Amino acid sequence: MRLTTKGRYAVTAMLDLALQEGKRPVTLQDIAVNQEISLSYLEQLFAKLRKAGLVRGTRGPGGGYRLAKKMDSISIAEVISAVDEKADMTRCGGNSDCQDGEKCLTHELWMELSEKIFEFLNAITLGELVRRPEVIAVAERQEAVREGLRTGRLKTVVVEADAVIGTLK
Amino acid sequence: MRLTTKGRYAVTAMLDLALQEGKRPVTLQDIAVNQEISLSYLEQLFAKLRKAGLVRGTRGPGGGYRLAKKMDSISIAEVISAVDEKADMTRCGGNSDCQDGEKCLTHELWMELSEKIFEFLNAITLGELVRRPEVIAVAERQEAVREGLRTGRLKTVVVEADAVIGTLK
DNA sequence: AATATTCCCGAGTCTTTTACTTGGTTTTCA
DNA sequence: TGAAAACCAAGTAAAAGACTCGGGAATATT
Repeated sequence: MRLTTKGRYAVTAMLDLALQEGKRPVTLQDIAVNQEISLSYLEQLFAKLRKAGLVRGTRGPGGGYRLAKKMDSISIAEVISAVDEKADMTRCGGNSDCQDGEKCLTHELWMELSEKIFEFLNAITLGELVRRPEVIAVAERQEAVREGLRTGRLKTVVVEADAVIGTLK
Repeated sequence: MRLTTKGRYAVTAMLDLALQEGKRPVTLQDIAVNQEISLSYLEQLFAKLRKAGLVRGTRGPGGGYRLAKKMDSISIAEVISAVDEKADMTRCGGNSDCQDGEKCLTHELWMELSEKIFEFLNAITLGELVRRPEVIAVAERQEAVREGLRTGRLKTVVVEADAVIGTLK
Protein backbone atom coordinates (compact mmCIF):
# COMPACT_ATOMS: atom_id res chain seq x y z
CA MET A 1 0.00 0.00 0.00
CA ARG A 2 2.05 2.92 -1.28
CA LEU A 3 0.90 6.45 -0.63
CA THR A 4 1.54 8.90 -3.44
CA THR A 5 -0.16 11.91 -4.97
CA LYS A 6 -1.28 9.55 -7.70
CA GLY A 7 -3.45 7.67 -5.26
CA ARG A 8 -4.73 10.93 -3.85
CA TYR A 9 -5.74 12.19 -7.28
CA ALA A 10 -7.61 8.96 -7.85
CA VAL A 11 -9.45 9.11 -4.54
CA THR A 12 -10.43 12.74 -4.99
CA ALA A 13 -11.68 12.02 -8.51
CA MET A 14 -13.67 9.01 -7.32
CA LEU A 15 -15.15 11.10 -4.57
CA ASP A 16 -16.14 13.63 -7.21
CA LEU A 17 -17.98 10.86 -9.03
CA ALA A 18 -19.67 9.72 -5.86
CA LEU A 19 -20.86 13.23 -5.13
CA GLN A 20 -22.47 13.48 -8.57
CA GLU A 21 -24.04 10.03 -8.34
CA GLY A 22 -27.61 10.00 -9.61
CA LYS A 23 -27.04 12.99 -11.89
CA ARG A 24 -25.61 12.57 -15.37
CA PRO A 25 -22.13 11.04 -15.80
CA VAL A 26 -19.14 13.18 -14.91
CA THR A 27 -16.69 14.07 -17.68
CA LEU A 28 -12.96 13.98 -17.12
CA GLN A 29 -12.83 17.52 -18.45
CA ASP A 30 -15.05 18.51 -15.56
CA ILE A 31 -12.86 16.78 -12.99
CA ALA A 32 -9.70 18.17 -14.58
CA VAL A 33 -10.96 21.74 -14.17
CA ASN A 34 -12.36 21.11 -10.73
CA GLN A 35 -9.23 19.49 -9.42
CA GLU A 36 -6.73 21.44 -11.49
CA ILE A 37 -4.90 18.53 -12.98
CA SER A 38 -4.16 17.49 -16.55
CA LEU A 39 -6.89 15.81 -18.59
CA SER A 40 -4.58 13.23 -20.16
CA TYR A 41 -3.14 12.30 -16.81
CA LEU A 42 -6.65 11.76 -15.52
CA GLU A 43 -7.40 9.58 -18.54
CA GLN A 44 -4.51 7.34 -17.58
CA LEU A 45 -5.71 7.05 -14.02
CA PHE A 46 -9.23 6.25 -15.17
CA ALA A 47 -7.98 3.58 -17.55
CA LYS A 48 -6.69 1.80 -14.46
CA LEU A 49 -9.80 2.44 -12.44
CA ARG A 50 -11.87 1.01 -15.27
CA LYS A 51 -9.69 -2.10 -15.53
CA ALA A 52 -10.11 -2.57 -11.81
CA GLY A 53 -13.88 -2.50 -12.29
CA LEU A 54 -14.44 0.60 -10.22
CA VAL A 55 -15.88 2.88 -12.90
CA ARG A 56 -17.86 2.60 -16.12
CA GLY A 57 -17.39 5.07 -18.96
CA THR A 58 -19.91 5.99 -21.63
CA ARG A 59 -18.79 7.75 -24.76
CA GLY A 60 -20.25 10.50 -26.83
CA PRO A 61 -21.91 13.76 -25.90
CA GLY A 62 -23.55 13.60 -22.51
CA GLY A 63 -21.21 10.75 -21.65
CA GLY A 64 -18.64 10.51 -18.93
CA TYR A 65 -17.86 8.27 -16.00
CA ARG A 66 -20.02 6.68 -13.33
CA LEU A 67 -19.19 4.44 -10.40
CA ALA A 68 -19.42 0.78 -11.38
CA LYS A 69 -20.42 -0.30 -7.86
CA LYS A 70 -22.34 1.07 -4.91
CA MET A 71 -20.33 3.82 -3.30
CA ASP A 72 -20.66 2.09 0.06
CA SER A 73 -18.81 -0.93 -1.25
CA ILE A 74 -15.85 0.94 -2.69
CA SER A 75 -13.08 1.35 -0.13
CA ILE A 76 -10.30 3.92 -0.35
CA ALA A 77 -7.75 1.12 -0.26
CA GLU A 78 -9.31 -0.37 -3.39
CA VAL A 79 -9.04 2.91 -5.26
CA ILE A 80 -5.43 3.46 -4.31
CA SER A 81 -4.24 -0.01 -5.15
CA ALA A 82 -5.98 0.25 -8.53
CA VAL A 83 -3.79 3.14 -9.68
CA ASP A 84 -0.69 2.59 -7.57
CA GLU A 85 0.94 -0.35 -9.24
CA LYS A 86 2.60 -1.91 -6.26
CA ALA A 87 5.94 -2.05 -8.09
CA ASP A 88 8.93 -3.67 -6.47
CA MET A 89 9.25 -1.60 -3.28
CA THR A 90 12.97 -2.21 -4.06
CA ARG A 91 13.41 -4.64 -1.17
CA CYS A 92 10.89 -6.12 1.21
CA GLY A 93 8.27 -6.67 -1.50
CA GLY A 94 6.17 -8.38 1.10
CA ASN A 95 7.39 -11.84 0.28
CA SER A 96 9.99 -12.14 2.97
CA ASP A 97 13.09 -12.45 0.80
CA CYS A 98 14.46 -8.97 1.11
CA GLN A 99 18.00 -10.01 1.88
CA ASP A 100 19.74 -13.04 0.44
CA GLY A 101 16.50 -14.97 0.42
CA GLU A 102 15.93 -14.25 4.08
CA LYS A 103 14.02 -11.61 5.94
CA CYS A 104 15.78 -8.38 6.68
CA LEU A 105 16.03 -6.93 10.17
CA THR A 106 13.00 -4.68 9.93
CA HIS A 107 10.83 -6.93 7.82
CA GLU A 108 8.13 -7.49 10.42
CA LEU A 109 7.98 -3.81 11.24
CA TRP A 110 7.20 -2.76 7.67
CA MET A 111 4.72 -5.53 7.16
CA GLU A 112 2.96 -4.54 10.35
CA LEU A 113 2.79 -0.88 9.36
CA SER A 114 1.69 -1.68 5.86
CA GLU A 115 -1.12 -3.79 7.22
CA LYS A 116 -2.20 -1.02 9.60
CA ILE A 117 -2.41 1.46 6.73
CA PHE A 118 -4.37 -0.98 4.63
CA GLU A 119 -6.81 -1.67 7.45
CA PHE A 120 -7.36 2.02 7.96
CA LEU A 121 -8.01 2.78 4.30
CA ASN A 122 -9.99 -0.36 3.73
CA ALA A 123 -12.40 0.54 6.48
CA ILE A 124 -13.36 3.82 4.82
CA THR A 125 -15.68 3.85 1.82
CA LEU A 126 -16.57 6.54 -0.68
CA GLY A 127 -20.10 6.44 0.70
CA GLU A 128 -18.87 7.26 4.15
CA LEU A 129 -16.78 10.16 2.87
CA VAL A 130 -19.61 11.85 0.99
CA ARG A 131 -21.57 11.92 4.24
CA ARG A 132 -18.85 13.74 6.15
CA PRO A 133 -19.75 17.35 6.93
CA GLU A 134 -16.43 18.83 5.83
CA VAL A 135 -16.62 17.00 2.50
CA ILE A 136 -20.14 18.26 1.93
CA ALA A 137 -19.01 21.82 2.65
CA VAL A 138 -16.14 21.68 0.15
CA ALA A 139 -18.37 19.98 -2.41
CA GLU A 140 -20.92 22.78 -2.20
CA ARG A 141 -18.30 25.42 -2.80
CA GLN A 142 -16.99 23.50 -5.80
CA GLU A 143 -20.50 22.96 -7.11
CA ALA A 144 -21.08 26.71 -7.12
CA VAL A 145 -18.00 27.23 -9.26
CA ARG A 146 -19.04 24.41 -11.57
CA GLU A 147 -22.49 25.89 -11.95
CA GLY A 148 -20.96 29.26 -12.72
CA LEU A 149 -18.91 27.71 -15.49
CA ARG A 150 -21.93 25.98 -16.99
CA THR A 151 -24.07 29.10 -17.06
CA GLY A 152 -21.22 31.01 -18.63
CA ARG A 153 -20.78 33.59 -15.94
CA LEU A 154 -17.22 32.62 -15.19
CA LYS A 155 -16.26 31.25 -18.57
CA THR A 156 -14.55 34.36 -19.89
CA VAL A 157 -12.38 34.59 -16.80
CA VAL A 158 -11.20 31.03 -17.24
CA VAL A 159 -10.53 31.50 -20.93
CA GLU A 160 -8.50 34.60 -20.21
CA ALA A 161 -6.59 32.86 -17.46
CA ASP A 162 -5.83 30.03 -19.84
CA ALA A 163 -4.51 32.50 -22.40
CA VAL A 164 -2.20 34.03 -19.81
CA ILE A 165 -0.99 30.63 -18.69
CA GLY A 166 -0.37 29.79 -22.33
CA THR A 167 2.00 32.71 -22.76
CA LEU A 168 3.93 31.62 -19.70
CA LYS A 169 4.61 28.15 -21.05
CA MET B 1 5.47 11.26 7.20
CA ARG B 2 6.56 9.82 3.87
CA LEU B 3 7.42 6.17 3.61
CA THR B 4 10.26 5.39 1.23
CA THR B 5 13.12 2.93 0.99
CA LYS B 6 15.34 5.76 2.18
CA GLY B 7 13.62 5.77 5.53
CA ARG B 8 13.82 2.01 5.68
CA TYR B 9 17.56 2.05 5.04
CA ALA B 10 17.94 4.53 7.86
CA VAL B 11 15.88 2.52 10.32
CA THR B 12 17.66 -0.72 9.51
CA ALA B 13 21.03 0.97 9.90
CA MET B 14 20.01 2.52 13.22
CA LEU B 15 18.80 -0.84 14.40
CA ASP B 16 22.19 -2.24 13.46
CA LEU B 17 23.78 0.38 15.71
CA ALA B 18 21.38 -0.42 18.53
CA LEU B 19 22.21 -4.12 18.29
CA GLN B 20 25.94 -3.40 18.64
CA GLU B 21 25.44 -0.95 21.50
CA GLY B 22 28.01 -1.45 24.24
CA LYS B 23 30.56 -2.93 21.86
CA ARG B 24 32.89 -0.75 19.83
CA PRO B 25 31.44 1.76 17.34
CA VAL B 26 30.01 0.40 14.11
CA THR B 27 31.64 1.46 10.85
CA LEU B 28 29.58 2.39 7.82
CA GLN B 29 31.66 -0.08 5.86
CA ASP B 30 30.33 -2.75 8.16
CA ILE B 31 26.71 -1.68 7.68
CA ALA B 32 27.20 -1.31 3.94
CA VAL B 33 28.32 -4.92 3.64
CA ASN B 34 25.70 -6.18 6.07
CA GLN B 35 22.84 -4.39 4.37
CA GLU B 36 24.17 -4.52 0.82
CA ILE B 37 23.94 -0.84 0.05
CA SER B 38 26.48 1.71 -1.10
CA LEU B 39 28.92 3.19 1.43
CA SER B 40 28.64 6.73 0.14
CA TYR B 41 24.87 6.60 0.15
CA LEU B 42 25.04 5.52 3.77
CA GLU B 43 27.37 8.42 4.49
CA GLN B 44 24.74 10.81 3.18
CA LEU B 45 22.06 9.25 5.31
CA PHE B 46 24.27 9.38 8.38
CA ALA B 47 25.10 13.03 7.77
CA LYS B 48 21.39 13.70 8.25
CA LEU B 49 21.09 11.40 11.23
CA ARG B 50 24.01 13.20 12.84
CA LYS B 51 22.51 16.62 12.19
CA ALA B 52 19.29 15.38 13.78
CA GLY B 53 21.28 14.45 16.88
CA LEU B 54 20.56 10.74 16.61
CA VAL B 55 24.12 9.44 16.16
CA ARG B 56 27.65 10.43 17.10
CA GLY B 57 30.60 9.59 14.90
CA THR B 58 34.21 9.13 15.97
CA ARG B 59 36.96 9.22 13.39
CA GLY B 60 40.11 7.29 12.93
CA PRO B 61 40.88 3.60 13.24
CA GLY B 62 38.57 1.86 15.67
CA GLY B 63 36.08 4.66 15.07
CA GLY B 64 32.58 4.52 13.69
CA TYR B 65 29.09 5.48 14.76
CA ARG B 66 27.22 5.14 18.02
CA LEU B 67 23.73 6.14 19.06
CA ALA B 68 23.67 9.64 20.52
CA LYS B 69 20.73 8.86 22.81
CA LYS B 70 19.33 5.91 24.74
CA MET B 71 17.85 3.46 22.27
CA ASP B 72 14.60 3.49 24.23
CA SER B 73 14.15 7.18 23.54
CA ILE B 74 14.68 6.99 19.78
CA SER B 75 11.43 6.39 17.93
CA ILE B 76 11.17 5.05 14.40
CA ALA B 77 9.28 8.19 13.38
CA GLU B 78 12.25 10.30 14.48
CA VAL B 79 14.65 8.29 12.36
CA ILE B 80 12.47 8.46 9.27
CA SER B 81 11.78 12.16 9.46
CA ALA B 82 15.49 12.80 9.92
CA VAL B 83 16.38 11.40 6.49
CA ASP B 84 13.11 11.92 4.63
CA GLU B 85 13.04 15.64 4.09
CA LYS B 86 9.33 16.18 4.09
CA ALA B 87 9.49 17.98 0.73
CA ASP B 88 6.39 19.48 -0.82
CA MET B 89 4.04 16.49 -0.95
CA THR B 90 2.94 18.39 -4.13
CA ARG B 91 -0.44 19.36 -2.69
CA CYS B 92 -1.89 19.01 0.77
CA GLY B 93 1.38 19.89 2.51
CA GLY B 94 -0.46 19.76 5.77
CA ASN B 95 -1.26 23.43 5.88
CA SER B 96 -4.76 23.28 4.51
CA ASP B 97 -4.32 25.30 1.34
CA CYS B 98 -4.18 22.52 -1.20
CA GLN B 99 -6.63 24.11 -3.62
CA ASP B 100 -6.94 27.80 -4.30
CA GLY B 101 -6.13 28.60 -0.71
CA GLU B 102 -8.86 26.27 0.51
CA LYS B 103 -8.93 22.69 1.63
CA CYS B 104 -9.35 20.04 -1.02
CA LEU B 105 -12.07 17.40 -0.84
CA THR B 106 -9.96 14.73 0.79
CA HIS B 107 -7.88 16.97 3.00
CA GLU B 108 -9.13 15.61 6.30
CA LEU B 109 -8.73 12.03 5.15
CA TRP B 110 -5.03 12.41 4.38
CA MET B 111 -4.34 14.35 7.53
CA GLU B 112 -6.06 11.66 9.55
CA LEU B 113 -4.10 8.87 7.90
CA SER B 114 -0.83 10.72 8.16
CA GLU B 115 -1.39 11.18 11.86
CA LYS B 116 -2.20 7.51 12.33
CA ILE B 117 1.03 6.50 10.66
CA PHE B 118 3.00 8.93 12.75
CA GLU B 119 1.41 7.68 15.95
CA PHE B 120 2.23 4.11 15.03
CA LEU B 121 5.87 4.79 14.22
CA ASN B 122 6.33 7.19 17.07
CA ALA B 123 5.20 4.59 19.58
CA ILE B 124 7.93 2.15 18.55
CA THR B 125 11.49 2.68 19.70
CA LEU B 126 14.76 1.11 18.63
CA GLY B 127 15.00 -0.37 22.09
CA GLU B 128 11.71 -2.13 21.65
CA LEU B 129 12.77 -3.52 18.30
CA VAL B 130 16.03 -5.03 19.51
CA ARG B 131 14.04 -6.99 22.08
CA ARG B 132 11.74 -8.56 19.51
CA PRO B 133 12.42 -12.27 19.01
CA GLU B 134 12.41 -12.15 15.23
CA VAL B 135 14.89 -9.26 15.19
CA ILE B 136 17.17 -11.15 17.56
CA ALA B 137 17.04 -14.17 15.28
CA VAL B 138 17.98 -12.22 12.18
CA ALA B 139 20.68 -10.35 14.09
CA GLU B 140 22.30 -13.58 15.19
CA ARG B 141 22.44 -14.87 11.67
CA GLN B 142 23.98 -11.60 10.49
CA GLU B 143 26.42 -11.60 13.37
CA ALA B 144 27.69 -15.00 12.32
CA VAL B 145 28.42 -13.69 8.83
CA ARG B 146 30.07 -10.60 10.25
CA GLU B 147 32.23 -12.67 12.54
CA GLY B 148 33.19 -14.85 9.61
CA LEU B 149 34.32 -11.80 7.69
CA ARG B 150 36.40 -10.53 10.59
CA THR B 151 38.20 -13.79 11.15
CA GLY B 152 38.92 -14.02 7.47
CA ARG B 153 37.11 -17.25 6.77
CA LEU B 154 34.73 -15.67 4.28
CA LYS B 155 36.89 -12.82 3.11
CA THR B 156 38.22 -14.50 -0.01
CA VAL B 157 34.70 -15.31 -1.15
CA VAL B 158 33.67 -11.69 -0.85
CA VAL B 159 36.77 -10.42 -2.59
CA GLU B 160 36.18 -12.84 -5.43
CA ALA B 161 32.54 -11.86 -5.68
CA ASP B 162 33.54 -8.23 -5.81
CA ALA B 163 35.95 -8.98 -8.66
CA VAL B 164 33.19 -10.71 -10.60
CA ILE B 165 30.79 -7.85 -9.99
CA GLY B 166 33.50 -5.46 -11.17
CA THR B 167 33.76 -7.18 -14.54
CA LEU B 168 29.99 -6.91 -14.98
CA LYS B 169 29.91 -3.14 -14.58
C1' DA C 1 -25.09 12.12 -42.95
C1' DA C 2 -22.26 15.47 -40.52
C1' DT C 3 -20.45 17.15 -36.44
C1' DA C 4 -19.19 17.65 -31.86
C1' DT C 5 -18.37 15.39 -27.73
C1' DT C 6 -16.68 12.22 -25.16
C1' DC C 7 -14.01 8.01 -23.93
C1' DC C 8 -10.02 5.32 -25.28
C1' DC C 9 -5.07 4.34 -26.37
C1' DG C 10 0.04 4.51 -27.06
C1' DA C 11 4.01 6.79 -27.37
C1' DG C 12 6.61 10.21 -26.06
C1' DT C 13 8.86 14.35 -22.70
C1' DC C 14 10.03 16.79 -18.45
C1' DT C 15 10.94 16.88 -13.63
C1' DT C 16 11.91 15.10 -9.21
C1' DT C 17 13.60 11.73 -6.30
C1' DT C 18 16.43 7.93 -5.28
C1' DA C 19 20.51 5.63 -5.43
C1' DC C 20 24.97 5.65 -6.39
C1' DT C 21 29.84 7.40 -7.89
C1' DT C 22 34.01 10.02 -7.70
C1' DG C 23 37.38 12.28 -5.52
C1' DG C 24 38.72 14.43 -2.19
C1' DT C 25 39.85 16.43 3.34
C1' DT C 26 40.31 15.74 7.99
C1' DT C 27 40.90 13.25 12.37
C1' DT C 28 42.91 9.76 15.06
C1' DC C 29 45.09 5.55 16.34
C1' DA C 30 49.18 2.50 15.97
C1' DT D 1 54.26 8.02 8.83
C1' DG D 2 50.46 5.58 7.33
C1' DA D 3 46.22 3.41 7.46
C1' DA D 4 41.42 3.64 8.94
C1' DA D 5 37.80 5.79 9.55
C1' DA D 6 34.46 9.91 9.48
C1' DC D 7 33.38 13.96 6.82
C1' DC D 8 32.21 16.71 2.52
C1' DA D 9 30.76 18.34 -2.27
C1' DA D 10 29.62 17.62 -6.72
C1' DG D 11 27.98 15.04 -10.30
C1' DT D 12 25.68 10.96 -12.70
C1' DA D 13 22.26 7.23 -13.61
C1' DA D 14 18.02 5.15 -13.20
C1' DA D 15 13.39 5.17 -11.89
C1' DA D 16 9.02 7.00 -10.92
C1' DG D 17 5.75 10.70 -11.16
C1' DA D 18 3.34 14.02 -13.78
C1' DC D 19 2.25 15.52 -17.94
C1' DT D 20 1.98 16.20 -23.43
C1' DC D 21 0.77 14.92 -28.08
C1' DG D 22 -1.62 12.88 -31.58
C1' DG D 23 -4.40 10.22 -32.83
C1' DG D 24 -8.41 6.87 -32.87
C1' DA D 25 -13.60 4.98 -31.91
C1' DA D 26 -18.25 5.37 -30.14
C1' DT D 27 -22.43 8.04 -29.73
C1' DA D 28 -25.83 11.71 -29.14
C1' DT D 29 -27.48 15.83 -31.41
C1' DT D 30 -28.36 18.47 -35.48
